[in-house]
Amino acid sequence: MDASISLLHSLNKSQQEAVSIPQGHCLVLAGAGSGKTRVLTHRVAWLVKNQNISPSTFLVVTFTNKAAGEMQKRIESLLNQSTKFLWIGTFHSLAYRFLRIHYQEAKLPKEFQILDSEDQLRLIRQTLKNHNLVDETKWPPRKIQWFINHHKDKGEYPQHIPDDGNPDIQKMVQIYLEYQNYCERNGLVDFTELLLRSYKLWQYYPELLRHYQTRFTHIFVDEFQDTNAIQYEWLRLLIGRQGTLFAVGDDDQAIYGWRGARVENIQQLTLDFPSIHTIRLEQNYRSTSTILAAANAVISCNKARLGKNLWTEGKKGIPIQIYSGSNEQEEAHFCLIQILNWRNQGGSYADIALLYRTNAQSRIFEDILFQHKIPYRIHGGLRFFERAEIKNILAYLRLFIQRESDPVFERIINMPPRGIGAQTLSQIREYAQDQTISLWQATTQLLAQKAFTPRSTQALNNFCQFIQDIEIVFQSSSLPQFTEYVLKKSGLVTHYEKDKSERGQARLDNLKELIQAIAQFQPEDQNLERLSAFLAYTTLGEADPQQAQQTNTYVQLMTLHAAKGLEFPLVFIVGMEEGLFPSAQSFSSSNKLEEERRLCYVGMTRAKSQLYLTYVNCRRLYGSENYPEPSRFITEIPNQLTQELGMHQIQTSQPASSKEILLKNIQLRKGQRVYHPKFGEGILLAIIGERETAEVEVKFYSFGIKRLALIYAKLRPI
DNA sequence: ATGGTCAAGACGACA
DNA sequence: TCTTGACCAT
Repeated sequence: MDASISLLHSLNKSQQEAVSIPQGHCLVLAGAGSGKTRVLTHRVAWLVKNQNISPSTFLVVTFTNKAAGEMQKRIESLLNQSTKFLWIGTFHSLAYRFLRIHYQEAKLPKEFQILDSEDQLRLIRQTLKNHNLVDETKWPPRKIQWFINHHKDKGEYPQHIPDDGNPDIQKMVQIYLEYQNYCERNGLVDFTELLLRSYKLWQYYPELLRHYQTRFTHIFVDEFQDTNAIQYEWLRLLIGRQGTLFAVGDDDQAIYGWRGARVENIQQLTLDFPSIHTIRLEQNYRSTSTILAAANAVISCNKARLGKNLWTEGKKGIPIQIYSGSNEQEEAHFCLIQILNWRNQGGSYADIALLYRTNAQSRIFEDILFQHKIPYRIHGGLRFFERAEIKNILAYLRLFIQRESDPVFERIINMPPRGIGAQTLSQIREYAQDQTISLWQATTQLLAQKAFTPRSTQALNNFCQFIQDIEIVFQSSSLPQFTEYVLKKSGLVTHYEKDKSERGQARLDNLKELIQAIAQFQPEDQNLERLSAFLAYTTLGEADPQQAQQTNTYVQLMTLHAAKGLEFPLVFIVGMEEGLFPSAQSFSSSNKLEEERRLCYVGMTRAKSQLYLTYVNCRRLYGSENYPEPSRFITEIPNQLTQELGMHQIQTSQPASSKEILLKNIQLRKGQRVYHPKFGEGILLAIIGERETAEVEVKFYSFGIKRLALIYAKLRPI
């Protein structure tokens, strides 16, 4: 009993209520920073310690791998015991786990392979080609990919899509069908299919479902607002009559609508489980009252909300700092200065997060932090296991355990180049198609028929021999040793060594790191089991070696999406510009725009004590210059909560160029005080270009006006 | 069959 | 600006 008291005593009233609620369904509507994860982990611990419930009846679902890891750690320390037996993970990794156990019922080969979105796109391109739909403007593969995933998210296979007579849709359905058939034939499962399959598994095998319903009687779901239709149904099936659900979520933090997530699932819960208890957590423990007020002001511009009133007893803190630079160099430089300041005042680099809307924005910050030797860590972007060199070596390993995998075969048959060209390859493809066999089988059969030119025969023989021969090495060595062997003997190392550039070196380093990652990967009983589990983990994005590294002393760079669930004393949100954030694609509908706003809310509420919002007047995009307006989200923050960084800030930052112009015989310089008949007094920030009319396009900062204006001429110096 | 050059297209976030 | 795929010369 002591234990349970200590579990509760650090919690506030509503938190205690949620943690110690009698058994039954429970929905915790928790605002940002209100201790959502705390409540969930304490609930788990409370059930074990106070109710003597075995953790083996728990299933904990999180939304990202990062969150799963974090959660596991926290539960472990609360329970003071290892939680290896606890089923915890993302929807995708749990689905994978079920499919792996019941691969036969799911009608999958034992060694089915997970397609990441790049693989998927590649496959769709291929399918389009087979249909002679080569015109990528009419048939953008991305659009097809979205079409397929969108339907799968709703649980729809091609045959479920109603035919409304639209020929374009018909065509897409056809492509979808062919893509799906190809996946079926080759044991390929894309991300959405993981969920759909495991859902169908339970639908078709009620006894299997009953088994798991009896086993998992306590289901916990984090970030419930981000569940999609399939995930919701999946949960509903699993919970059944006996199970209890403990869900936490916040409709204001729903940011995965583009992936099919449905906030409505939160309300749906109260309909499907009428006995559910709803508990609200509205006290924020994270941010200063200023930050919280600003975030509340922004989010209150959204119409579609359940509504909640987040409050804090926290200190007022300092105003939100708003900075504008003339270009992204200045923006990055500004952040650098603030980071150094923080450090000089005794802060740690690990306190700092730099958040952006798109991964492409990270580069310049990476550059400048690197130049100034500031330790930083980038999350996301091109993830480790998505790099070409890593995928290549993994493809060898995959082909080794699953000869039948055609995409993998195609990937490495001539990588590194070994004299097998398009001719030979299409010969193999054709034969495989005719005989409805895999490329690997086709190759061996054609080799037996001596169907190739001498040169190809030689190369193919070597290749096939190699894949077969490594079996012996596999038997007699550890997994890392084996990988290293394959790496060398496949010629990949030699191939990358030829690239003397920095990039070649980086690739070799990555490959070394992969060996490390394999070595550190949780050993399981059988070597083959372990290898195949490892390959799955690489695709599911868990166990990223570069992210696993200590993050203690690093400035964290990540997208706003990746920042969900994290908190930092000092947060920068950069690129606060119309078209970038909110993104241009979101202008088309208020739903999308509201999702952007929620994303902004998520970003702002990551900050504990200081928040910087920055934007620029000129941004390079696709290599050409754009002149965006400041983000509407900035203007949605009440003036009294913000502080616009003064002129001296702008002037002390590095000027991009010291261009001067001559306008009707008047000399204008950057940084000069100028007068505009409409906007009044200001400072000239950037000279953008001259127009034929002798008018000059400039940016200037005018006092008293909150935002910068793009002015055409009519400026005069003061 | 290979490796190099060139033009077109990408940049929306994640599993 | 950077990456990718098509095409061309070797």
